[in-house]
Amino acid sequence: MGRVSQTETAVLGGLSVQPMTGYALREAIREVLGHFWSESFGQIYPTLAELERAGHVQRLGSGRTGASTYAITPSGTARLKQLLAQPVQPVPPRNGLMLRLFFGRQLGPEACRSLVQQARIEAERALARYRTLRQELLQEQDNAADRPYWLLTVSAGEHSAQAAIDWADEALGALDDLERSHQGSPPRKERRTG
Amino acid sequence: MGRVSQTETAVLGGLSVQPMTGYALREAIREVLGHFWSESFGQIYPTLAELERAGHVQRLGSGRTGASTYAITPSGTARLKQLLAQPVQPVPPRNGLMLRLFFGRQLGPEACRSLVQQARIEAERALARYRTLRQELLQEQDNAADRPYWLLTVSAGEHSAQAAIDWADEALGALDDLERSHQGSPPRKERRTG
DNA sequence: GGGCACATGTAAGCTGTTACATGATTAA
DNA sequence: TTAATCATGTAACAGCTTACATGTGCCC
Repeated sequence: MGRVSQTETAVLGGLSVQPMTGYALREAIREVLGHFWSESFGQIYPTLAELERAGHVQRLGSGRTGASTYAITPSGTARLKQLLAQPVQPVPPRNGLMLRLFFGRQLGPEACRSLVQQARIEAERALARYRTLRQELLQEQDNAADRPYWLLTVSAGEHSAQAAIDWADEALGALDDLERSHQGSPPRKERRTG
Repeated sequence: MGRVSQTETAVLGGLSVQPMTGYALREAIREVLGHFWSESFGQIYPTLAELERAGHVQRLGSGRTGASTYAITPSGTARLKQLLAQPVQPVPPRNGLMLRLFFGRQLGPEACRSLVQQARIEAERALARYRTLRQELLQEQDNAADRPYWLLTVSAGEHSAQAAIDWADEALGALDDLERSHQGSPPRKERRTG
């Protein structure tokens, strides 16, 4: 089974928007889907070759040198629809920040604080990126058919980033309380045994 | 380099809370960290063996049969602190739902709608789970030192789940508009070219 | 003529899942 | 005695990243 998993979907999907080289495909995924998806060259090129063999994509005239632009074929579009209709396979979660905070007792409140602070900064950055992206999408003229779907994902990013910011602020407050109770007089009950 | 990545952190972290068998370790991770972290037996058992060889954990008297309970040693605690202090290594994102929605044009508004609906149901379920977890944590008596950190992660889950619900409602509205503009008279500006 | 962006492709290797093999204890 | 749960461990292999090898075209 040459099933190259979801990479096939991402590649066909990208080419369903417009013909591209493998390189451009990766750039496009990074720029527009970067917070939701990622592909490396090591996945993209073999997948393109496989798709070409299967007749799902087709090599257009080379741009300048060896650079070949791929376009999706009708059978590729059919395949894409098939792939998209398949159930979402959940990825086992691996959230390093939460793992560290969960065992934060070993790390102490100060270190946790800086972890949360860092997360907040990243969420702000992500939110700004989504806002820019939204503006860009609204200004482009030739994406009317795709646009509503793209905006759906941008909106998901905005909600998620905003939630991360709100959580971070709350968490920083909680950690402040903890720190204060560590050094000064504890605000309430605090017992250590063992 | 026998670096077994973050599994080592998760295992040592779990044992830092209380001694457990490998099986119980996995159950605990599933129940409490399930939305943020996951470990399979195929990772846990080899990691436990490695940690024992290194003296970071120690096998306590077997429970009934071959079941051996592991406890963290002082050197294990030191190792854990070291691991936790290391920078969070970001996992390349792979969000199957967003991938599908981004190429939603191929899928059509109805199919997207049911994807979002499903996501909403899962977010509701997650939110309910976090609420329960919070209550359970607050009712337990012997976790005073860990509790504030655990609540941080629960709170992150709540924020994130609530954001997913809010987004889903918004997205369902947008998809309704799309569907309406597909069949009946478009509610507002909507142009199709090509 | 040097550096950068564009471009392709392969190989090594890690991380982690799944499936399988095995068996004890407990409750119905 | 049968099924479910608790429990351990291994082997196969999927999926993906990283690094490397290689080369072109453009701009300063």
